[in-house]
Amino acid sequence: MAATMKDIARRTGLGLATISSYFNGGNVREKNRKKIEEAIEELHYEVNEVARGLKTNATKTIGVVIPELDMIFCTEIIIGMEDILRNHGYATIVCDCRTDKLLEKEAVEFLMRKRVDGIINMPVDSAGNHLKAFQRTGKPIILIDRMIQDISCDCVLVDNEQAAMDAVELLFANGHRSIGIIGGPSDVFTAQERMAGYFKAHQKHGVAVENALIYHGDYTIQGGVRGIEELVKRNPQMTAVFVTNYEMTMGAVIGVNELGIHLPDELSLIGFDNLQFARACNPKLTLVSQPTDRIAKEVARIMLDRLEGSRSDEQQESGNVPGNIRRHRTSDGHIIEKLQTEMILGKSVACLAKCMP
Amino acid sequence: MAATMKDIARRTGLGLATISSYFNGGNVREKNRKKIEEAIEELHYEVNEVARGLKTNATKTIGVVIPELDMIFCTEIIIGMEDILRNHGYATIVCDCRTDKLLEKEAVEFLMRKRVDGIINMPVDSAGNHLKAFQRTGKPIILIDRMIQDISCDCVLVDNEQAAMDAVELLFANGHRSIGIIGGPSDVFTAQERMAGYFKAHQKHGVAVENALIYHGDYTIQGGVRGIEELVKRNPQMTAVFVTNYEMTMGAVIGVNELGIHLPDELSLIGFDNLQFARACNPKLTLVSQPTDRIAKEVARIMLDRLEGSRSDEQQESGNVPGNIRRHRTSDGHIIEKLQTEMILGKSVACLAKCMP
DNA sequence: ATGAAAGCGCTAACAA
DNA sequence: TTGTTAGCGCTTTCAT
Repeated sequence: MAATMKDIARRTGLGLATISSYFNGGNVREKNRKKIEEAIEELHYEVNEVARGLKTNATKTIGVVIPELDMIFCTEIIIGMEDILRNHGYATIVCDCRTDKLLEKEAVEFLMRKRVDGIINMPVDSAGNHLKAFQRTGKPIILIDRMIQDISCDCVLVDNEQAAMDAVELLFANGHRSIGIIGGPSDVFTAQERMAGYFKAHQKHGVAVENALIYHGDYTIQGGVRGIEELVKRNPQMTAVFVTNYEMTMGAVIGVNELGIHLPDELSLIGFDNLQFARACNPKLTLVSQPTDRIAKEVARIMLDRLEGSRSDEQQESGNVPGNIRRHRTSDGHIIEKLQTEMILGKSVACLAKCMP
Repeated sequence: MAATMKDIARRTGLGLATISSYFNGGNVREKNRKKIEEAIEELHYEVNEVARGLKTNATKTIGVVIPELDMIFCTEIIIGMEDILRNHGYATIVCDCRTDKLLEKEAVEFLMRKRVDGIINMPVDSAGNHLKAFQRTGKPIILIDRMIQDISCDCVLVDNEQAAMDAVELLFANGHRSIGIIGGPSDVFTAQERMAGYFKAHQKHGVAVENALIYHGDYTIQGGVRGIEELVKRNPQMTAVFVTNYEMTMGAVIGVNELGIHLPDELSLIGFDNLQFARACNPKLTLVSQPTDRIAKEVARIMLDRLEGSRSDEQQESGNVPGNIRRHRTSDGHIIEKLQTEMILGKSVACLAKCMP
């Protein structure tokens, strides 16, 4: 059906090796080069990467396993990575495992059968069992957003504790003392870190944490709605709420609207991610912004480094670490990067006492 | 490195054909079956789909080419499709072409080299030049959302004209006569259709369309912001605006907030897509909702039908067409499906005159 | 039911 | 520089 190198060989009278050489940057006489190019044109030849992959044991394909494709944090990272990887000839197979450990394991097995060259994973199973088999292949794994104790590999993380501290301290600075939090599932790495930041900020300001002010959501919109409803019901004295991911932030805004609560005079709110959504809220939301674009870049770069080693044209960059990224290497040579978040100021935080402008 | 069928053959003392037979549902003696399964277990064997793909000329991989992965309409469809396709053993390679015709063409070429079994495309190039080469392979193409004159293939569309008519007529019914529209790029199929619906509704109600009420956006958030700013500036008498996709709807809401316009008493608004966002708006947005989930299902089903023919277990379903889907076949056997949208009522439309409740 | 062998389209080692 | 050939891991006749 489709033309093969053999067809080109026949048409040009050249040998297979010459054609292969042409495609792989070898030396081919100018005259033959022309002939080959003509044949390619006429036969509509396209390299068969499947055959090439079988031979070279490299499919030029990266598997990405994430909890939910419609969590904006995931979507944004995938957009960035896919772009870079494809520009380097790599395809990306994205598997959405619906926040299900079993599906996550199946996704990795699926990708193993597809013989992907590497896996990028924002893990659901914090024990990492799903990755053990792939790790045996010796191919690179990069973890996003969540570390796993038992899996030694490269990681790109966000400084979640600091992020939460920034948010809660901003509330303290504005005179708030009774601050609710809509946290994530307690078995999720980032949720633990963000919760830790909430506690740390309280400790620093000598304010005791009340249990009633803590709600554990599930990182979904509906979870955010329920969270705000619960917190408001349980805490009449509460003056502010910090929501710890985008989906729940949207849910909290929905809840606030449906409860008829007016921001910020009746309640202050700090959300997470998605600048545009914050702008669309009235009043504009104050929030913690994660550098998804940067995460995507870092992950893609590390993956390409692992795959192409010194061949990668970005190798030089590896040296220049921007100030907002902390990079270090584990004893077994893996890279751990931690990126900083940023507070984006809106109008959703009320100033209760004499406070900074 | 990784175990192969040969390894299993050696370990079990069986021939290659028997092992292959085992994997492909052939008859294998119970005793040998056991032996094979033991060997698989011990060797951590996983089928090499690359080799299989080379032999069978089918990669069990579908390419998806879309304008922007972060257009929620695209994201939602991809989530639905990927799920179904993976459950049938197919991987999905998504290529985001950034609404760029050249990148779109490159994406298709990239997928051709990867020898995908089929392509699903929401086209940017309305001339369809990017698909010509792939079409020659005889492999299936399914177009989403936008038809292309020159490319005869299966299409899953939305009744955009009706969608726009529904929205504009709702405004008429509420007494509005000066209705602005933030449309899409005039070379995009859906944008043309939605604009046509706007005109048709005006015609039906005997209201002349004013040029100043029409703004052509670019389907981005920023485009929506600019759109609402422009329309408000140009039309002091305008009482309502219809926005024709989600991103611009969010933009319009941002613009309305930043201009300090109060919904719905100062201006009525009807948006597009994303129910959750509508709920998060205050007042809750009235909007046109597209059946993305259903689109995803239809596209995946048609693709699997084309690929597996009568082997597909869904074949029976092909007969039962839900009432809100109009299906027909072109003379050359291609399927054209058109799905209906739904109006979701919020509180963003003011009733100006005596009107229906 | 099982085995032997050819071949999918490519790369790479070797020879010329 | 170019041609010949083996083989990547699998499926698939064709024998047995």
